[in-house]
Amino acid sequence: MTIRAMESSRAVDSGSSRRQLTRQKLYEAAVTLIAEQGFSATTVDEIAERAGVAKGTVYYNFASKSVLFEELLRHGVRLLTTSLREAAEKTAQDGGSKVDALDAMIRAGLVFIDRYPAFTQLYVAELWRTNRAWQSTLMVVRQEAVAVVEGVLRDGIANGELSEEIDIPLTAAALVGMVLVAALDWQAFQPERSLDDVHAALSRLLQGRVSGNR
Amino acid sequence: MTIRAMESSRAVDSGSSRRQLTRQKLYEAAVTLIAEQGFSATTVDEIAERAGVAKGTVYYNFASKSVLFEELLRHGVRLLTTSLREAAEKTAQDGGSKVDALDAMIRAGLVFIDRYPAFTQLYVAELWRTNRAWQSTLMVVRQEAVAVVEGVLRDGIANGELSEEIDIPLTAAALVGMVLVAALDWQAFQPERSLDDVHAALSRLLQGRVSGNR
DNA sequence: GGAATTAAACTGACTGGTCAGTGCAAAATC
DNA sequence: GATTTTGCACTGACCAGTCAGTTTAATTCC
Repeated sequence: MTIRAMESSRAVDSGSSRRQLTRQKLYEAAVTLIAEQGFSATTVDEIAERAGVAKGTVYYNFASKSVLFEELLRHGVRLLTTSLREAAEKTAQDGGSKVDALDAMIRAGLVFIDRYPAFTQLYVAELWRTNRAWQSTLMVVRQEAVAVVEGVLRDGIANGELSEEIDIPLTAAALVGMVLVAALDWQAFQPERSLDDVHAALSRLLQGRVSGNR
Repeated sequence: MTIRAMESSRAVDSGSSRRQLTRQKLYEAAVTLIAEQGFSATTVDEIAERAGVAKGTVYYNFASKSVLFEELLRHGVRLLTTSLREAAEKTAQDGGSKVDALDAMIRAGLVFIDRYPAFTQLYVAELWRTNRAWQSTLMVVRQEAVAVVEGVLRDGIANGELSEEIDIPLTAAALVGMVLVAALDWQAFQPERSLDDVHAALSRLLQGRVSGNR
């Protein structure tokens, strides 16, 4: 087992040392507060209080408020890309088509957003800002996620399943956006709908079964 | 004519009284700064400086920083919904189908975002936040925009052009999201692409011409 | 088993700086 | 001469980050 692998496995299982526990509590407190109010409007005192921890502890665990935020971002996006990749690989193993893979990724995206709505909110709110300290972190991390979708599109074109005319990066971005915005709207404005409902609506859009009679 | 009516009519035509000119400069300064940095991270001093105006003038024209921002929001969304509605009505007059209307609205959305990228950035960043002062303003204004899309979908189903199975609110939200995110990605990550390119990619997605051979 | 020792983790009062908003007299503009 | 803008000093609240001291838990030693 490589050192790298050890590190990432430790980072993935939310370790249970005292320190890891505190960090976890801080992540959870920060993610909801920042999703609600934005980064600048959220104070370190608030985060500490919500986490049930003294302010000094925040600074014992993170170099600064923005470092806390950056690590939070990385942590969250790692979860998302992992889950997208798994969804794509699973349908491949089951001998599904590429459209099936896209559909499975849509569902995986919805499940993620359903489980971590605050993180998604915060991510969308920060992604297109310019001139912010964590800008580069966000770009890298966005590219990772979109690349998974682009890969599936590329494979689909290669095997003739998808039209050669589609613009890979633009279509990938549009698909991601479709899922993101539909899911946030679902959460915010019609939370009574089931995940299956939302998935069905997006599937239909993906597969061009919007326009008429069939 | 009531005082209220006078105020709002004056706010609509970007009038050219001395006062209106100052307000316009303040809007422009505020929209870019807030898009870049967020509301809380942007100071009133910065806005005044960028607008080339004294700080006192900001407070002579707006009751507070957040009032300035709210009026900015209303101003911007008014422009967007007007332009969406016009696009939909135009294709209707030209005897176009409902899918044509949707397509025209996609283009209108893209044109708007192309012209006012900072406003769009800022709008997306604030829309799904909870617990903010201008939350209700945003909700109302979002509903206006989505309603235009929903109306076209509803008409399309009524005349048999669109499938009865589609979920109107969810599909409308997904379409708006598709355009929004694709456009922001276009601006941020591949600004060299032309508006026509982006429009073509989204049209294809809308009309289900993604999956191969036909 | 229990006392002593140690390092890691945590605490919270404090500091220095920042910023929204005020006040006002003088100047510019219409 | 009325409205609008300027310039700038000032206030009071708020907040990121610091640090000297305390607690916790694990280890060593008797």
